[in-house]
Amino acid sequence: MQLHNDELFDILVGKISMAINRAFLRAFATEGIDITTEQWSVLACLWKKDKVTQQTLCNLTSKDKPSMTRLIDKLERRNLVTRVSDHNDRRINLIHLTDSGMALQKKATDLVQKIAAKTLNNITEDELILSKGVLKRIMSNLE
Amino acid sequence: MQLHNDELFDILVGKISMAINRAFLRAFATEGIDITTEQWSVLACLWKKDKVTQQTLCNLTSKDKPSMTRLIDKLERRNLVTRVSDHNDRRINLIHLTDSGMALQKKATDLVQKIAAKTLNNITEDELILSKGVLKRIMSNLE
DNA sequence: TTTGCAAAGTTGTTTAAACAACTATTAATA
DNA sequence: TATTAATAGTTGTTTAAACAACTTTGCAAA
Repeated sequence: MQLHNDELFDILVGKISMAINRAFLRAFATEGIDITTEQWSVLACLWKKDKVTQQTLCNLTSKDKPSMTRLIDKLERRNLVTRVSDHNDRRINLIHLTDSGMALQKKATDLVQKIAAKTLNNITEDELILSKGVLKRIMSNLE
Repeated sequence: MQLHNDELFDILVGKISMAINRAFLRAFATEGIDITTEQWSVLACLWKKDKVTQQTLCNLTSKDKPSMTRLIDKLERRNLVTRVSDHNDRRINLIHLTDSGMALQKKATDLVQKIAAKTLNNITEDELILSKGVLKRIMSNLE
């Protein structure tokens, strides 16, 4: 298939994700939630399943290990998570949510749902499913 | 609309654009084309329409002015473009492609088409059109 | 005219991402 | 068992992005 114009391409190259990123940063800031989008993406994993390795978080968020190390450094400094070394395998850090980390969940999740609702407002379920399938195929074609 | 799972979201938050970006960097490198994806995005604009202002390039690529200044610094150092100040309005730099800049067009464009073809390989025209529409609506919802 | 405002670019600073090189620990294999 | 390979995580370095503050030039209204 030949690309007839560059619109889709432009979008994929980063415009959408940058726009979403900006929207999130702004929304978090105005709601007094003092975390970045990347920090949120890690917390969101932990809210679903706590006490996982850094490598697991790398896989879930598609970030590399150095990035994850530094992200968790920041979350630890903000007292939202702690590193707990595993007894059986001392190479491993299990990342635990702190009470403050857990306390953020509802407020942040509600806000994210609100933004998602606004973003997807005029898009039907069918369109969403189809687009999701297309994006997944694009992803796997790139690997 | 409620987000039932996070897949679409994960993708939009940056995975796809990062994967595409990596694919391009790798492909450019292996073909001996020594430019980054961002540099390519500016050159692609100029190949379509040469001698435009930096601000125009900002709008076309959704980058801010400082980023564009530095991008053009790099392209100028690589001798791919030159800044030519406008006679009528001395605030303006018109960005001109050099001969080397023009010479890159065919090789780079062919390569990009090749990657695009691979990426969109198993996606139909209809699916692509629909997805593009969805992404455009998402973009405008975010503004 | 002049005062002020808007537009085009630049510079400085902080923060994130990519990539390579490294340490420590565990698993595999010869 | 001894050696090697693989895994988990960290550190260092280079490069890009975001945001604010600034300079220069042009435009418009008082």
